[in-house]
Amino acid sequence: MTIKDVARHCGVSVSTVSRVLNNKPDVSGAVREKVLKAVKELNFVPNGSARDLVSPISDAVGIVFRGDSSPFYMGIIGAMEKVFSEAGFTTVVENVRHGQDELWAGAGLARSKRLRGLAFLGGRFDYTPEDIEKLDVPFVCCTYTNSFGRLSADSYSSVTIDDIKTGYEAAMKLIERGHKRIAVVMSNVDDRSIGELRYMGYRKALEDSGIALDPALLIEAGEYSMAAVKVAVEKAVDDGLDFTAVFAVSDILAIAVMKALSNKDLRVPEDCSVLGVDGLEMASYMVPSLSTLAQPTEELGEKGARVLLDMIKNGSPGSHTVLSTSFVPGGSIAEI
Amino acid sequence: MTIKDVARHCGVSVSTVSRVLNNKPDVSGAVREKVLKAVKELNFVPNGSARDLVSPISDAVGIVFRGDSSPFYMGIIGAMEKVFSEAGFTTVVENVRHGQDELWAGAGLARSKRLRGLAFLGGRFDYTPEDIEKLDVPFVCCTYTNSFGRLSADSYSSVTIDDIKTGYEAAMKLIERGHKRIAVVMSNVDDRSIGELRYMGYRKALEDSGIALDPALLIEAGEYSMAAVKVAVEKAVDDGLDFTAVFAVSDILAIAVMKALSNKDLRVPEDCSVLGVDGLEMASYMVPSLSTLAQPTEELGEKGARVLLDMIKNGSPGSHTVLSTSFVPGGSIAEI
DNA sequence: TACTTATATGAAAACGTTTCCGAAACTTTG
DNA sequence: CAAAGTTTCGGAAACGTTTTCATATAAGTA
Repeated sequence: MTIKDVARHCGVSVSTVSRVLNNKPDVSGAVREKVLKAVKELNFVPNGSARDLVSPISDAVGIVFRGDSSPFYMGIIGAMEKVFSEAGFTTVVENVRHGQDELWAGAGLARSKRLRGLAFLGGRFDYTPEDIEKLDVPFVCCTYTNSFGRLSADSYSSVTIDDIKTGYEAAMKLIERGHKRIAVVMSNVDDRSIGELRYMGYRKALEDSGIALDPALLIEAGEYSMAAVKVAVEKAVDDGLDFTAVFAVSDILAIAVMKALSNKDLRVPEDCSVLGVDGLEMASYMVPSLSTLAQPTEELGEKGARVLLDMIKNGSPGSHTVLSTSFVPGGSIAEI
Repeated sequence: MTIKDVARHCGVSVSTVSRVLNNKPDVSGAVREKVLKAVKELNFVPNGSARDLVSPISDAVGIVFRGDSSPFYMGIIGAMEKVFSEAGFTTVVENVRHGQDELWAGAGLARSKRLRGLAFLGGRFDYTPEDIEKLDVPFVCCTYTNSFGRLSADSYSSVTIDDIKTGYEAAMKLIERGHKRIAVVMSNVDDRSIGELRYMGYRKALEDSGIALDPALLIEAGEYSMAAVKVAVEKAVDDGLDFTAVFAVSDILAIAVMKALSNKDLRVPEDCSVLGVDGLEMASYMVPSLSTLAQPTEELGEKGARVLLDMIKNGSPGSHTVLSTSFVPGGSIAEI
């Protein structure tokens, strides 16, 4: 079952078998065919570990993401894998569970599998450029807005959307339609999350529009789940919270919001408008269809992968790209 | 940065370093601490390839699934990973693209990574027990109804639901509520798919209830996607197809059906009932909530993983388990 | 004290590949 | 026909670990 068995079976050396296995030159046609036949017969598959061990560099890049595998992450991962595989790289995807240290996990992965590069997906990222430098491997961060405010570091790359701007635009879309009391739904605001940044944008939009901020309109579910959001929104309605629109920081949460409103006999959009962020396929299948600020998922993944490849292959310095969301109007928002 | 560097750095042999790295006995407390400190300092991570190469057996099992990463698959994979990791195994997940040979991919994976076992997830599986035997590795097939009708093979295991029975029960739920003209929605019926089996069950239910089968009520979208289903259902309505209920072979498709009906100004459930299969979390957030035959996702994954572990650790012969779906009533179906 | 037993450590083999280097066996050239 | 070049192949080192075995030291026993 090893390369030696193949070699013995057809009376050649292991070097020769290795050569034909890797399509190297310097082997005659006759021998090549003989070996190939033996490989088929013996049902031989090379041991990947041994292969990786000896070849100085691997052709693998890693993608690590935190939390559950949301459709949004999957979209990005799919786009990245496509680019990587076209460039002849294999991809290893690692899901780091909540509570684990994702950079540490990534470091372990990179070291133990000798990765050529690492991409990180996730909402929150608390490391400094120095931390990333310690990884000593090309690094790109996607779907993340730098929370330590040093986007200029060229030791790593980032491809992101501007979450503050997204929050601003979301609020503006609703304000433009006459809404003044706009609830904001998220898991938590106090954990340096994306939600916090989008809330910042929301507040700026209110300020620019001369609308007073009402902190009571911030609905925190406590955790990032549809169930928690549904409960929180239902409670808000029960408590008599007065609002004409809801801005949910993601489509998944927006869908839960719509359900909660429906449960409370509030019609969307007649009684309350709902706006999400992400642009999931599922959003357009809601009744009414969910209005959303679509993230450029494909573009995030593709650009992220290309930037990483550029660092790997050409040793380019890190670059920082900010992409834009696009408004996808649906039936879930109305003028007031 | 290798184990040798660590050894040299603290003046001990590689064997000693290896021992502390693997929590082996026979090393004094002082040396252990010294090595541990050096490992931290040098930021050393063992080379996984070398490790895998030398240790006779790995502790990894593989999960291969076909198609996109649906929430349903993710649920099963999550449940499996939990069981495997509790048993001290690591999991490698492989997604085989449409058109690839999944058994071949699995074989390659198993061989090259020296997997201890293999789990397959997916709707259709065209291999014979003999094919599986050739893999020469413990094998379990989940979410799959054996299409070659030889469930008794003990060279591999399966944990599945009875798709024919599921189709039967789905139809019965609707028939019980007075429906006689029930449309069936799926991608294709003619590819030995799960859909075909559920359609068989549907026909049996009609027969048992003395309702004539109308082949026109079978709506094939051509491909498994929400977009295709929406188009197909809208076309069916436009063509004047007469039905009072729809049985969609999955929740995702059912959601697309609901959207299509809404686009055609048909109310759910007043004008048309809709029933899905899977029991996705998302289903309960639809408005109205989608009635569904929930698959025992957790159970499928857990049972599948346990059966595989049993084969790996105890050399048990294959076993074949058939689990049941449970009806989750929602607002999408009504009496007629 | 002298002998056995426990404990801690190092040297070296092994895992299955790839690749460098050199040696045949041919082929071309002058 | 000899020298030089080509092609094809095998030997052996190397990759970074784990593990077995032997050995040196420490501890226990009579």
